[in-house]
Amino acid sequence: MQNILCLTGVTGTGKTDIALELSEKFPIEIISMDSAMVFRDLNIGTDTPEESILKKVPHHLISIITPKDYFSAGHFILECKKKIQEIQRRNKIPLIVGGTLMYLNALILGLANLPERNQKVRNLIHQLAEKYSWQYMYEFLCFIDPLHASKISINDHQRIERSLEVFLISEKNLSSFHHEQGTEHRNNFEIIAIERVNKEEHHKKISQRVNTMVKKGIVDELEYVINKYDLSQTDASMKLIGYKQFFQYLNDEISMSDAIEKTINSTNQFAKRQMTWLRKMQFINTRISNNQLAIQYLNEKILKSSVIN
RNA sequence: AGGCCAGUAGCUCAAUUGGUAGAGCAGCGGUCUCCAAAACCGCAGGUUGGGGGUUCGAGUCCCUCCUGGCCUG
Repeated sequence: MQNILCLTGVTGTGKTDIALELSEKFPIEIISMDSAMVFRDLNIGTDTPEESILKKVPHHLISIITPKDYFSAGHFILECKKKIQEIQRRNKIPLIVGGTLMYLNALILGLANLPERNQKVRNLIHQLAEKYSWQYMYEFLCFIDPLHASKISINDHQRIERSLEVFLISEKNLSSFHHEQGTEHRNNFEIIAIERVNKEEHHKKISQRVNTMVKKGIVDELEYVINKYDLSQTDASMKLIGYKQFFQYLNDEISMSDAIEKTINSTNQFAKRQMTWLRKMQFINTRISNNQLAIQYLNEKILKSSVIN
């Protein structure tokens, strides 16, 4: 298996454009590494490439589930590996593109062999939490897995829930799973990260993008999917940046200008969290802040690998 | 022009009978092993509009000026 190219980076830095430009020269197929683009019918707010582009260049893992469904890092690495093999079998070049860095982390460093999410168990945990309080659930976690409990906050209901879920399904605690780490793939990937150069400029770009989304009709799109799939604010897809805020707008909870402002803020905060990931990821091979240089770099990498072939 | 009300962190607002200021949001940093565009944690930020006075001590009381709003003419 030759090194798989992966293009990642902060939201709104032009990763997609770089990939498209490369696709004009090479037989590339793009594997999207994006936790939002997986949802069907959520296109404007997720910045999913337009239909014409998707037809021109093969894209994978885009619009593969409904906004009522769930996706996860586990699903991603499974599907991603499958797609890599398929694409290589066709003698095409797979290129992973996207900014969901937890997926990248899982792909490269591996996941422990944890039991999958189980809605019934989660519902049960929620019922118990409502009956006895989350503090009680946390105390229970301290009892079954003191090591993991010490690492998370008592307010972190999401992780308390997950830890208890794992325990209830497998009768083993998370810490013991973490002990048997998954397989690493550092040496099978060549990872290029696009970093933002100037924060102010990037913020400007983001606010422009949000305003464009409104003009393109994100609100209409949202109304459409809410009706089509009977969505509520608790569905994972409706917690996505933009959709969450405009859902509140449709519910008369906030004004239009507030929704726009909050969406911009959330996107900036998201970019910051991505930067935190990128700073920490030591397996990134190259960090580039100029898109032209990134294209050049990828060009060379692809040429080299095809010579070896 | 006169009267009334307000002016406290970037924004919205708190501060018991006068005891030298707190919170939410934004900002910044971080955590992350199957919701991650999620969830959570930490940090920083104010000569309380300016000036003067009373007082041991003023965001709080008095005077004055500035700014904004409302009312009357």
